Amino acid sequence: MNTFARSSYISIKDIAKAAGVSHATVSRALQSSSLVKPETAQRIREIAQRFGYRPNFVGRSLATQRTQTIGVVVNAIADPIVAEMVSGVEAVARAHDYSVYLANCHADPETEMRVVQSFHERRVDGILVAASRVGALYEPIAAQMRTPIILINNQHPSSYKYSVNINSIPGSREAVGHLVALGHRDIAYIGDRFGYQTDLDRFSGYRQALELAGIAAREEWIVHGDGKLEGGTLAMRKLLDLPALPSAVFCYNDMTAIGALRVIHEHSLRVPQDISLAGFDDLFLASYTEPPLTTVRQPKHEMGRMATEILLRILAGEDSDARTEVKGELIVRASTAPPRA
Amino acid sequence: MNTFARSSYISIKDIAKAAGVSHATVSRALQSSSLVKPETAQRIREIAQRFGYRPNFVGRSLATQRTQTIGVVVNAIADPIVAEMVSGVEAVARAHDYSVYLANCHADPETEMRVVQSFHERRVDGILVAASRVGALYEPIAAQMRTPIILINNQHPSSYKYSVNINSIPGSREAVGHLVALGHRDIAYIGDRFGYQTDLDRFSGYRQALELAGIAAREEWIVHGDGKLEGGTLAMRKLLDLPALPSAVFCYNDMTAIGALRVIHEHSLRVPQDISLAGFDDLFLASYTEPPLTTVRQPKHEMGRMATEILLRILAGEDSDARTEVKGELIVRASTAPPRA
DNA sequence: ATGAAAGCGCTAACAG
DNA sequence: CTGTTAGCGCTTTCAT
Repeated sequence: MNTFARSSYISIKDIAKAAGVSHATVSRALQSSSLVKPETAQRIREIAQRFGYRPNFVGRSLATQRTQTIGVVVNAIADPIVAEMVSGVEAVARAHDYSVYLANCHADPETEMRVVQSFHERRVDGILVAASRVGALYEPIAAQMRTPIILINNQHPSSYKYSVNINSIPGSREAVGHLVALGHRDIAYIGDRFGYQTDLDRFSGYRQALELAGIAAREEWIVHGDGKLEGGTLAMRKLLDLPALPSAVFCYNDMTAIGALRVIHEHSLRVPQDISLAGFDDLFLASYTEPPLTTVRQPKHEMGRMATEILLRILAGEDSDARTEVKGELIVRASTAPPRA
Repeated sequence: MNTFARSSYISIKDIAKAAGVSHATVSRALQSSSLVKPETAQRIREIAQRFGYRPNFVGRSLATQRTQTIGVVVNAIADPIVAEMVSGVEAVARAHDYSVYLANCHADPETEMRVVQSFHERRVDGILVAASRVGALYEPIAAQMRTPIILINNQHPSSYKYSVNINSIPGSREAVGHLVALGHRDIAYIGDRFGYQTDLDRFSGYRQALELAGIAAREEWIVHGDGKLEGGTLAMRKLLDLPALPSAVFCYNDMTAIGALRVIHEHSLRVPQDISLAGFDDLFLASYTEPPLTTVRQPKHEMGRMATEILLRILAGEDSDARTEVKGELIVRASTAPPRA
């Protein structure tokens, strides 16, 4: 046994007794209700203070049917994009006196739904899911739980009522357009795994940019990594094994690009002199690679913030579809340059 | 108004009525208590299933005086070290059916304590604080709240009963010893801000290694950043402005080292040919800098895991001081080499 | 094996 | 302005 055994804490009843009032009056006084005589309220507050009273939110939650809590489910807590988003979520949540539950689902749709269920059992007021693999399938679930669910970067090919997504198409079109403008015509794409929505979008932007420039896409220059550094290295190796090398590579994301960069260096090729390289996301990291990476900035923190604000608005009783879309901003750095003549 | 208005959910009473039993029996059946006839239990579970019953943890928490929740307070969610630790925490928490609250305190001791208070009001079963600025001052607080608090990398110069800390001294001594072994005698140190415990320890390891080698420390080669990349750049600039340059630099952490690396490159100096560089932490990133960084590995994920296990053990009623200490492991990569002759 | 009843800490409707 | 009462959903004696 240790010193943390549960015994009962001081409750409003205790301070009611001490103040010679009913516990209801104490409750009112502590909520600064105008229904209680200022002097009484003051006295009660002093006693509470003296007793070291700390309200019990569990009791309150049971009475009010609200927990002032939101649940956030993510694919990988340590992923820098995710961490930034969560940071945005936490900031606005705390500013509004909400606490946030954080849980990992490892990109597994079943786990994702299990976590959502567990949040519901804890009666969170609302749920945020980043990079959901479930998407619009949540609509009936959310309705049944009577708990709003907001998606951030929905990865399921479905349009969900409440979501904050980055529209990657213009961003990647712009990035590839930038390569074209530099004079590149041999541009490869390293994607994520098949089927994820953002990968499809970024690939689509890539194709649009090529089409716009009247360049035919070449099958062998479209390869796939896994969205992580390792996948980028593997994919880039595949590219470098080809008889005909591209002069530029647009990557699904910065992590992929960093992996590719490494492999390019291993082959004693230089960026951007031999190969231009562009990514997507603008990780903190991207400005500190050698050379700094041209990329498309994804407003991670803001997206977390926005999603939380939408949720709070819904909880406040407003109802409006909120399919918010943000765009990426092209950031040109030193990893892209005109191709060699 | 929207569709998420609260009305009441199905409770054990509803299913009790439907099953023609008391709600106590339902409660028992749902907990698979042996006190209820198997057939009855089965029938109840089926009805619950059919009704789509979801237990309400708020009610349960009020009755059991436990929330199966732990609170985690960190300095910066998006800090890669923090994110890794939280990831370790979440993994073991979830494996034991605990949920985790995550909150940011921005390295401010007052906010840190406010968050701890707010966790207590929500009656979390236990609290984890990473890089606490409050340290042993929690002892009375935790006792009064009757809620265990575990510290991870306590930054307050005090020894706290329950903590998981990295002992940075041997690690940094080894890192600097490695530089000495390579033949360096002119070794600088870029620290964090003054007064943080880990900085003091790492500096101490640096000094010990120099002493061991009979090298006198030089004041002007001891400079301070802020633990972040920017601080590393500023500090390194200061170093490069000196009339006599060190041949090696040991940095408080990897982020500082990455900042330093950048400035060294800006000055057209090469690592490790002109200057050797070592960091601390072994961020994911550290193996992907140019050149890959020699550093001391901090077992971030494990530390989160260990702290949570200690907490769970305390919650299970065991009591034992648990000042766990982990050590860093020197990882030699390409950023360190013998000095030029 | 089951039910009745009390209680966890709080809010809120109602009565005065 | 304040007290009484009921109730939020659940667990847990105590009877039977």
